[in-house]
Amino acid sequence: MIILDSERIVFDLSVFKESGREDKAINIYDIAKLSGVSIATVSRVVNGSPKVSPKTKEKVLAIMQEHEYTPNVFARGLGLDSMKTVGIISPNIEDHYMSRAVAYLEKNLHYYGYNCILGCSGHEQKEREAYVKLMLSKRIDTLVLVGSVFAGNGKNEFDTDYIREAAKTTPVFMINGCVDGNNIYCACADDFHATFEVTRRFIERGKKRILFMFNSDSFSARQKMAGYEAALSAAGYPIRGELKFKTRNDIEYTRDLLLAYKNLEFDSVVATDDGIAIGALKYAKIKGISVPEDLSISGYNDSILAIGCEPEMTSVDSKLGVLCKTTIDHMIKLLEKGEEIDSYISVPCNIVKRRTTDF
Amino acid sequence: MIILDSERIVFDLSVFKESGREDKAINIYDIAKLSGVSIATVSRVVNGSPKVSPKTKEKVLAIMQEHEYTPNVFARGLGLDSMKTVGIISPNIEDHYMSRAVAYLEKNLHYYGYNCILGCSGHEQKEREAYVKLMLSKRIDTLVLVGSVFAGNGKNEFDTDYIREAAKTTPVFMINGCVDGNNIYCACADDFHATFEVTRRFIERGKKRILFMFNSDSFSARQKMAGYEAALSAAGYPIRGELKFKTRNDIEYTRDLLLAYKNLEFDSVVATDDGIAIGALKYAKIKGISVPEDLSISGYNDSILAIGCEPEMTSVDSKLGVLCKTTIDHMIKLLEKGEEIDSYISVPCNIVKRRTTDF
DNA sequence: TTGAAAGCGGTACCAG
DNA sequence: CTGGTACCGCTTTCAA
Repeated sequence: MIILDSERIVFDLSVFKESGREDKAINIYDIAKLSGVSIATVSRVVNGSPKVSPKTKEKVLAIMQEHEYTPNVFARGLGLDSMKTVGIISPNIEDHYMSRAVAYLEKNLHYYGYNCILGCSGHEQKEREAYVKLMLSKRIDTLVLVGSVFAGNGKNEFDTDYIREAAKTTPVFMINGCVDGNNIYCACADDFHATFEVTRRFIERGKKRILFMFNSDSFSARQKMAGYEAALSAAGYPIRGELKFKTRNDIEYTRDLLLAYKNLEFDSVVATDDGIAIGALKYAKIKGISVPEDLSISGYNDSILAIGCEPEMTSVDSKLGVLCKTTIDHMIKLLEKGEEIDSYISVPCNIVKRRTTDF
Repeated sequence: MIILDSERIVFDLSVFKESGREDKAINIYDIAKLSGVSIATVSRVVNGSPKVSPKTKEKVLAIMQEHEYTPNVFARGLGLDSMKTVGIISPNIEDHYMSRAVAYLEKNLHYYGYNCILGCSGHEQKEREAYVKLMLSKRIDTLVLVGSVFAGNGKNEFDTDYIREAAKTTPVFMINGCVDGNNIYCACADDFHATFEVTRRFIERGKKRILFMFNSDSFSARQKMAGYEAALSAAGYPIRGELKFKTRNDIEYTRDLLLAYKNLEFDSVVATDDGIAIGALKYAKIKGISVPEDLSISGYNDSILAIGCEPEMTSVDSKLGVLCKTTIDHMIKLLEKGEEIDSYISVPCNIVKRRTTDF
């Protein structure tokens, strides 16, 4: 069966349909022919242009519905140089914080008619750079970087050059990371004050040796450490290097690391993630230390883990939902209304008190 | 500044570049002109066609690299009717099982050069159907449905018609769900045998009243219940309706539901998800029941929760990684080599023994 | 209010 | 091995 383009045999599509192959989807030319108008008019109807007579509009709409016409997104993308798509990159979506972020982002983007293409970049700088490049080559409308590792480790400024480079082409939004540059927009939880407050409360309750447990040099981790140090200083406490404890966000790894240390004394733990905090909790369990009496522990991100453990974990709710929603709202303002938006937003956190602390 | 297409002023692109706007990306025509060949040849080089002389190839390649040329994906998509994209839909990516699945899928797809567009459909039938339609309209190469809710609740066969409908257009792959139909390919954990085995072990240890706790009527939940029942029957035990306990995959909800029941006696719990199992664990803690001596509990999916709780939870590892990898391998076979592939694969599970059971 | 036609940036077939 | 060119399906000016 041959279909000449000059004489499209439209109704024969049914033949394909019934054969279950549906080789060629119906296109704008078909709709135009069936409606007895030009493709320009069909296009106007599809895009809700006001300059179409109600009568024509109705007719075309009816034909479109009857044939379940869907415009070809590629052709549209080619013409408009956009497919209403945003790229989301996170180091690892298995992490509960990241997956929650992606869930929020997707939900809000979907609401605004965008779809999201997802990338898990891993934790290597090289991989991150490669993934960002890849995303840009997909001609996404916007790039969202989830997780504060994207903001570099604070040591080498050039580590974030690739983000500034990307921003030359495409607006970049960062969730919980801060990078300075044109066309880069950041939304961060106020980790400094949250950690300051947690530490302050420990001090208030008479804790003397507060262990700060962290797992990366990310932007967020640096804010948290600064908050911890500031609270110590405010109380006139010394900042002891041995009480800054680097580990992984892994329960068993953290537990074993603590068990391995012989002469580390501490009466409380400020952790930068729940997994770490629970590692400390497991350590206490094994050593027979009672929580929160002899060891108080505070986690971060208020994940499901904080409720699953025993006793349940006091944790900082970093207001991820707010962060994500705000980000998307700003994105829409920028993309669709061309409005100016803030390049940095800070969202206050909330301490969720449970039973591993006595405040 | 005007650029006429008949006489493109290629080098003037640098003007744009330095102004930081980069209005028009370099295209195949530019590369062709710069290399002194036709666009057909450039296209051949881009696509690694063998019929290009090494000399020409080298020259074109050099120009492409120098100008960081990237083919326009939309134009390519339009011509090939494919953008090497797969759509992934899951009800809720906040769920740890789902996010792990997406992580595995993305990783493998990325390896094969596909990118994935993600959708979180929620738990309503209507939303699922709408989301599937939306995805299809994006002209994805394949659709992946993650989670056994997509396989319907087993009561109404028509609930899965939309999947068969989708499969007429696009191959559909299901992770841990089973739907019969042409062009639909399913990979499932062998939940029947895993649950059979867990139940059998409880029986072997003398448990008499084994509570089966589940949270949905999904395909997977039905397999698990069947395994539970089969094990009871095999041991000559009666199947008691009151020991089939429906809840949510929510720790606190499950805990409170158990606390509310007055006359429910049980000496062991077979749960279809870790969150449920931990709800039972919390219940035991509050009631002062010792685990595993007086109450044995077994979870499912071997999530991070199983390690975070106290005591740590015996859980079924449903081999999600294997499921996902196999699915992608099959997908590639089908898409790129046109090979026939199995429409159903079953992957055996593994029971990870920890301290909430005495087997 | 409508239609004709020029792109958008590739791919792939057909000649040479 | 290479070039010319007809699509792919839609958007958007420009005329009518």
